[in-house]
Amino acid sequence: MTSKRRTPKTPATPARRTPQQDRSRAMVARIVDAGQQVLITHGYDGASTNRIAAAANISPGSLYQYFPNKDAVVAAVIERYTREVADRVRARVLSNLGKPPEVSVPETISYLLDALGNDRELLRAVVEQTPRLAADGPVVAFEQQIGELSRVALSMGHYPIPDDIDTDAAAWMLVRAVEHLTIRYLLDAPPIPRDRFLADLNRLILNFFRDPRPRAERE
Amino acid sequence: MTSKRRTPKTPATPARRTPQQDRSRAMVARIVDAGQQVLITHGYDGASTNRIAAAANISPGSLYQYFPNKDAVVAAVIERYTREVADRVRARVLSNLGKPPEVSVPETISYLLDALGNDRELLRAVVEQTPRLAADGPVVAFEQQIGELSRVALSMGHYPIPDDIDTDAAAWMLVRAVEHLTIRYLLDAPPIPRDRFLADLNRLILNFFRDPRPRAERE
Amino acid sequence: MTSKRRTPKTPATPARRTPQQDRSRAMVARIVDAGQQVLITHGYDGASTNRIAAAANISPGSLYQYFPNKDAVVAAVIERYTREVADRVRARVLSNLGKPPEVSVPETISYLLDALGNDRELLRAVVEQTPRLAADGPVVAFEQQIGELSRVALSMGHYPIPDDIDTDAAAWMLVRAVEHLTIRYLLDAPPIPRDRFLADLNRLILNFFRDPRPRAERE
Amino acid sequence: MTSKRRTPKTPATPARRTPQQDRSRAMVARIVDAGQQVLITHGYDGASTNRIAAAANISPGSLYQYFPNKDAVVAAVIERYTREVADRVRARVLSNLGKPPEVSVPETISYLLDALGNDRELLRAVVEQTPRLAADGPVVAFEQQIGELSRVALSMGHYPIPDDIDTDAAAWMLVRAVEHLTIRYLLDAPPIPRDRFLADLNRLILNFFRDPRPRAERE
DNA sequence: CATGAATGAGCTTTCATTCAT
DNA sequence: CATGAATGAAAGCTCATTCAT
Repeated sequence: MTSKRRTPKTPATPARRTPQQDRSRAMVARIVDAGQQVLITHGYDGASTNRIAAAANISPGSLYQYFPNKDAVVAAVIERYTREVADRVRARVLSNLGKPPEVSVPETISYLLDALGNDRELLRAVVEQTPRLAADGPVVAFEQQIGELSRVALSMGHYPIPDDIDTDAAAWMLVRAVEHLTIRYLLDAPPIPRDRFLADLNRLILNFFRDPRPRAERE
Repeated sequence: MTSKRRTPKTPATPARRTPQQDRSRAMVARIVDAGQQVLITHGYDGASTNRIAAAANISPGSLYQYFPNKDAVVAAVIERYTREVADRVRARVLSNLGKPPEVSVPETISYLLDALGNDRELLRAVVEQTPRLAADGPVVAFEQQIGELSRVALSMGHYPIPDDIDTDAAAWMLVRAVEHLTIRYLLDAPPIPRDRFLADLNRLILNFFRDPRPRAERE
Repeated sequence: MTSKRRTPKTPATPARRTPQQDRSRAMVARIVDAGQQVLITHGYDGASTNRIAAAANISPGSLYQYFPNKDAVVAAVIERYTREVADRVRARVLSNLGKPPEVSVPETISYLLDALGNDRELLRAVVEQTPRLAADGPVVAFEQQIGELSRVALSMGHYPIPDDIDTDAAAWMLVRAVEHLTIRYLLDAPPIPRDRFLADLNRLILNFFRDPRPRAERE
Repeated sequence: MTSKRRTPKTPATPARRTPQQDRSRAMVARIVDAGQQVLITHGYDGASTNRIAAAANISPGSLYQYFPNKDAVVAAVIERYTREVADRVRARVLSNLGKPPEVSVPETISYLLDALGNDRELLRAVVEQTPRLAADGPVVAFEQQIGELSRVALSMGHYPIPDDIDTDAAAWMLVRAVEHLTIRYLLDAPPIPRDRFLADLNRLILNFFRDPRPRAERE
C-alpha cells in the first residue's frame, strides 16, 4: 500500500520543482498516508510515531525531518481529508450558484453526504479520536471555508431573503447543522433511510428561510 | 464478603444512610471533583491517575478502590455533568408539556443554553478533550434521554403535525441539531448576539414543522 | 468452603485449652487453608494477602494478627504439608524398623510416593512456586527429619553395612535422591510406568550398599 | 522492515559480523551480565527491570529493545549459565565415550561438580530464587541435553547392560539424581568431604547397573 | 538527509502493610 | 480483637523525541 515508487531520475516533465522538493512532497504524502492508516486501525492513542514511521517504511528519526511532532502528522491527516472534502463540495456549490435553493441545497447536501461517507473509517477516526486537536485545527478551517461559500451562495441566490435574517448568523448556524447532522448520520447509522434523512435535512434548511410562522397558520 | 449487615436499629425508617455509604459517596464525589478539575486544566491526556489522586488529596492506590481505571473516572465526570444538565432540562420540558411549541421550544432551548453554559470550561473539556470512551457512553445516553423527551413532547403538543413527518427521524435530527448548535455557540463564541442565536435556532426548529414550501410562495 | 462452624458455647470436653486458644488455632488453620488454596490456584506471585484474606473470609487486617507477613503464611502452608507427609512416612518407617531393607525400602518409597502424590497440585505449587523461601525453611526441616530417621533405620538394620560406608554421608545422599526423584516423577510425569520407576529407584538405593563392583564382575 | 540488507562488499567471506550485530550482541551480554548480578544480589523478586537497567548502565527503555520483558532477561541469564555448563560437560562426556564407566562416570561427575560450582552464587540464585518460568525453560532443556548425552554414552559403553534395564528410564533417573545431588552438595555444603561425596555418588550410579542383589549375597 | 539505538520521564496499576474506628 | 479504607512505594512498561553515526 505504501508507495514504493521512486522518483524517476530523468522525468519527462520540464522539472519546475526541484527533485529535492518532489522527494520531500512525496515523503510527506507517504507519512500522511501512514498516519491515516494507523489512525484508522489503532486510534489516536495507538498511533505512536514509531508505528507511523514503520507504516511509512521510514525510520522514526526521519519522520521528524518532515513533521515537528506527532500531532502535526495527525493534523496533516485531518487537514488533507477535510481539504479534499471541501474541494469537492466547493466545486459543486459553485456550479450551482445560479440555481434556486430548492435545487442547489439538496444537491449540495447530497454531495456532502457522499463526500464525507467516502471514507467512513477515516471520518470516524477524525471525529471520535481527535477532538483533542480540534481547538482551532483543520476542522475549523473546513467550516470556515464552507461557511464563506454559503454566505456567497446566499447572497447570490436570485430570490428574496427575508429581511429578518442575518446572513452571517444564518450561514454559521446552517453550515454547522448540515455538517454535524451529516456526520452523525454517517457514524451513528440511525434507523432512518437515506432518502428520509436527506428530505428532512433539506426541509430543515429550506424552511428556515420562510417567514416565521404567521398567526393565521395555526388552527 | 464486605459487610452487608445494616445496623437494625431502626428497621422501618426509610434507609438513613450508613456512615459507611456516606463516606464512600463523599470519596467518589471528591475524586470526580478532582477528575473534573484536572480534565479542565490538563486535558484528557494530561489527566493522569496520579494527578487526579493528588488533586483529590488521596493516594493513587485509594483512587482504585473507587474506580477500576482512569477512564472510569473520566466517564464519571462526564456522566455527572450530562446528568445534571439532563435533569434540569427534563424538568423544564415536562413543565411545558401542555404549551404550544411556539412557547415550549424557545423556553427549552434557552434553558438548555443556560444549563450547558453553566460550566463552559467543563463543557469544553468534555467536548474537545474526551475521546469517545464507549459506544454507549454518557454523552450518548444524554442524547437518548433528551430524544425520548422530545418525542413525548412532540406527541403531546395537541396540535397537528404534518403527515409527512416521521416523528422518530425528526426527533433524532432536531435533538442533535439543537444540542450541537448550542454547544458550538457556547464554545466557539461566534460574533452573534445571544438573542439572535436563540431566535434563529427557534426558527430552525419551528419552521421545520411547517408544510414544505408551497408552489405559490415561490417567486 | 471455609468453616462457618462456631465453637459451641458449652463444649462437652473438659476445656483444657482456653476458648481463646481454640479460636486462635482455628483462625490460623483457616488462614493456612486459604493460603494453600490460593497458592495452588494463583501461584506465589498471585497469592496476595488480600486474596488470601478474602479466601479465608476475614479482613486483610486480621490476617496480620496471626501472621507477621505474607511469607509467613506461605511458609505455614509448606510447613503443614511437609509435616503431614513426614508424619505419615515416619510412622511407616518406624513400623518397618526390624525388617530387612529389601522389604523396608520399597515399602517406604512406595509410601512416600503416595503421600507426596496425594496433593499433586500443592506439591507443584510448593516446589515450583516457592523456591524463594527454601533457604532454610520447612522443606529443609523435612529432609532433616527423614534423614535422621534413615540414619536410625540404617543403624538398626540387622544386616551388615559395608565398612566403606559413612552412614551420615550415605543418608544425606540417599534421602535427597529419593525425595527429589519422587517429586520429579510426580511433577514431570515422564513416560515411565509407576512400577518401573519404583523398581529402578529401589535398585538405586539397595544396590548402593553392595560392595563396589569387583574387578571379576566385568567381562 | 529493519535493515536486512547486508553490505555486499565481500560476499564470499564467511560473514564477518557487522558492527551492528556486534553492538547488539555486546548490549545483550551487558544486560545479561547485569541481570545475573542483580539476580544474585537481590533475588528474583528484587530483580526489577529498572534495577537491571541501572546495573547495565542503560535506560529502562533500552532494556526493552533487547528483551520483551523481565522474565526474558532472567531466562537469558539461566540459559547462558546452563549452556556454559552443558557445553563443558558435553565436551568431557564426548571425549570419554570409549572408556569404561568406571572411568567415564567419575570423570564426568567430577567435572560437573566443578562446572556447576564455578559460580556458586549464581547457581544458588538460579535454583533457589527463580520460579519455573516455563515448562520448556532452560533448566529443562539442560536436563534433556544431558539426558540425551547419557543415553548415547550408555549405549556406546561396549559393555553389557543388564537385560532388565530400560535405558530411557535409567537415564531419566540417573541424570536427575546426579544433577540434583551435585547441586545440593554445592549449595547446602553438608559436612561431607568432596572425595567422599564423589565416591558415594559414583557408587550410586555404577552400582545401579549391577545385577539385582542375588540371593546368595544376602546373609 | 537517513538512520535507529538510546533515552528517561512518566504512565497505569498493584499490594503488603498500617491504623483509626 | 476485627475491620477495611487508606497508604505509597514500587513495579513493569511505553513512547515522543534526540543525536551520533
